[in-house]
Amino acid sequence: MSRIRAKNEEIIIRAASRVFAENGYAATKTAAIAELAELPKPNIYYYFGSKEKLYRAVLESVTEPLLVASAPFIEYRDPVMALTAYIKSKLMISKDYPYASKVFANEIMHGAPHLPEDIIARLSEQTRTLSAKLTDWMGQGLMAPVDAHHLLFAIWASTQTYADFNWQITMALGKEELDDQDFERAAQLITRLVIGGCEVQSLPTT
Amino acid sequence: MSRIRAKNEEIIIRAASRVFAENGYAATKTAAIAELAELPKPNIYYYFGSKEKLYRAVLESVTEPLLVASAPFIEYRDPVMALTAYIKSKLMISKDYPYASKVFANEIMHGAPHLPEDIIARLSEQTRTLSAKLTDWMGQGLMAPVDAHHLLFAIWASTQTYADFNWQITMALGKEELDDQDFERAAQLITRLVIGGCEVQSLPTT
DNA sequence: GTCTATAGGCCGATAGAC
DNA sequence: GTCTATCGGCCTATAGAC
Repeated sequence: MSRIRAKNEEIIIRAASRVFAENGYAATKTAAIAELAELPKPNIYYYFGSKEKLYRAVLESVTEPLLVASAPFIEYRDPVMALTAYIKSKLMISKDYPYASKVFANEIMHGAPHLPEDIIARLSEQTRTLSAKLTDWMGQGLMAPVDAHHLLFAIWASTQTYADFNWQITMALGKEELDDQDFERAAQLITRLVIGGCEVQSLPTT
Repeated sequence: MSRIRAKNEEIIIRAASRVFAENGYAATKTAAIAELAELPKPNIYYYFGSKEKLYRAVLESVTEPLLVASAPFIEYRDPVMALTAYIKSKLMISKDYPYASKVFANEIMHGAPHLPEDIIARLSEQTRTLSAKLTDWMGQGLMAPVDAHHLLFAIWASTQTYADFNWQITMALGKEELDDQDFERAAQLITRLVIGGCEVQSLPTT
């Protein structure tokens, strides 16, 4: 693959992520993507073949950051540190990749009709890993015995809402856009709910 | 307005809610709504004038249940009871009005381009009422001094996720659809996070 | 590889018969 | 008030010049 091709593909993907996020799949016109990418419309088709294929490419490019967010959960052994870092990491995804988050949210909300099987498999795998680790901590008495799945749903929802329902949040807070402090406050609150609500304990220093 | 008109309008709104929820505004074809409503397509136009106007009508019809969900918050004086009932009420909305919830979520996610001003005003008003009440409780030492807005965002997100991201939830739980017990478990967990995490107290029995 | 100019299909909307 | 039959515009996709 030529350098120019790689570069143009990236420019198109970037522009497409944003337009798909803002309008949804059906409502986005390839012309709008071309305009934002500052490229002629046929180039989109030259590189990606169809609107549908471009959308799938966006979906895949957008998966990576979302999957990587759970790294802290695996890295830290201490429950308090792991959960605190995980919540922070999920919130940073909402802050730094708002388009990725919205494209994904849209896709999920409509029943994931375009989501490739391998991505679904990776997400399922991740869900299993996370809930197994939570259940493990509960078994060790490091946190109250709550329903691991529902706890995950609550964490996912309350962190992703800062990207997906950004409009509602900024409206309620009466500001144009969220700043670092808002995300800091969100992190503190969500962490408090999880750690406090589930009585999560730190690993005893042996 | 004739009885037949009222009846047909309701049938159309009902069908439209579902189709808009499942596909989003742009992706829904008026023909699909007509088919689900078992009426000829021109009737849609006869009654509502345009796809856009029908969508607005759906949006308004869909608002009512969502706004009513906060009734418990006003009715109960006791913080523990009020929050417990509110969370339950929000979850029941997700269970009983999944289409309403999704249509709304879609609208908000794309920056509320069609949401009428008066609905926005009512939502803002409600946000103010709820956060004022929380702040009041904090002032009385009935709960820990947390950020009221962010607490509301967490409650909204983690209850609405059961309607909006239903696909993800059923996938993670490995079932076809959610039953009463799932919602019961969700209610218990979210209530625990809020009550426990924010150290919410019952009113002392004087 | 790039882009102008155009084809072609789908879908919102309506004319007009009943 | 109801519905069949059709129009017309918009937007995806491509032919073909450079």
